[in-house]
Amino acid sequence: MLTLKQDHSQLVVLSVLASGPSYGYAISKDIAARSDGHFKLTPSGMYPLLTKLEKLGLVTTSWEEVKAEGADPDSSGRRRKWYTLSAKGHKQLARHIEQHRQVQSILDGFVSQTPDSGFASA
Amino acid sequence: MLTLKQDHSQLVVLSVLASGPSYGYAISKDIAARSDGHFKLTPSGMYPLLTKLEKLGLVTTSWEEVKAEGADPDSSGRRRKWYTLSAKGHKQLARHIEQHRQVQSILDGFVSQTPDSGFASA
DNA sequence: TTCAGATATATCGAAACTCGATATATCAAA
DNA sequence: TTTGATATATCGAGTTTCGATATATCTGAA
Repeated sequence: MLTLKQDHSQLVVLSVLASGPSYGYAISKDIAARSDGHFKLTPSGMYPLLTKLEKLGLVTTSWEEVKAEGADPDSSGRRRKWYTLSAKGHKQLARHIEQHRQVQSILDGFVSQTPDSGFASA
Repeated sequence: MLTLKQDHSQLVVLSVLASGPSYGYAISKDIAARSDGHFKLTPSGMYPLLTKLEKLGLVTTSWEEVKAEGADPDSSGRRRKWYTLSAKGHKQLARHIEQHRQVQSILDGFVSQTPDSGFASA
């Protein structure tokens, strides 16, 4: 199980939201599912990050009242906060992916020059 | 120009040291050269990291007195601190590389599922 | 000779990040 | 009724970040 750094978390969350609006809990489940359980984004990592994305204008938000079947329409019910990728968020995601590829490519260069990296001796 | 996160910095520095002992300034130049100037590790990132690697036992160190030609043999001269990858460091590097590959592979999975990531629409 | 730029190591400190623990509350099913 | 899943969110001690700063030597050109 790998815990995500915020940089990676941001890429992953934006990436999930690129498929459509979602909310915190669903996003965290989605990440676990899409990574075969290898990545985990816990509440304490998730919510500050979502708040930050909102502040940066990368996502827009709205609340949904989730009522139980046959529940009192006036009761408070469970609240669900939806996050939608903004145009700015889409651009940022594209930049993020591009940068990710760049870092990966350069890092691979280092690793491939590394003795015992698996390229030379495996 | 991309500034390295400590996680990446550690991988890169260990990777450089896998080719042989080196010292802070040379390592930073090496990183810039090997990455075509794309990566930068500044003194404030480099030295705390090297200290940490030493504390963790991943590198061993020794001082060299660099005397100028014809300098007073008793003068202090410039000091150069050499870092050598330890056996533990080699193992850590291998683990680091393996983990890096794992993260990249899973991250790539996310990115490839991302609309407008370049896979679907480029 | 003098001065700028490269070599070389290192800390400071404000801000940001990390992440397990904690808090609160609803819903669904046994 | 009570356990586990759903759902959002903060706290806080510790760690990381990174531009700025400090110190000192060496080299080469004007």
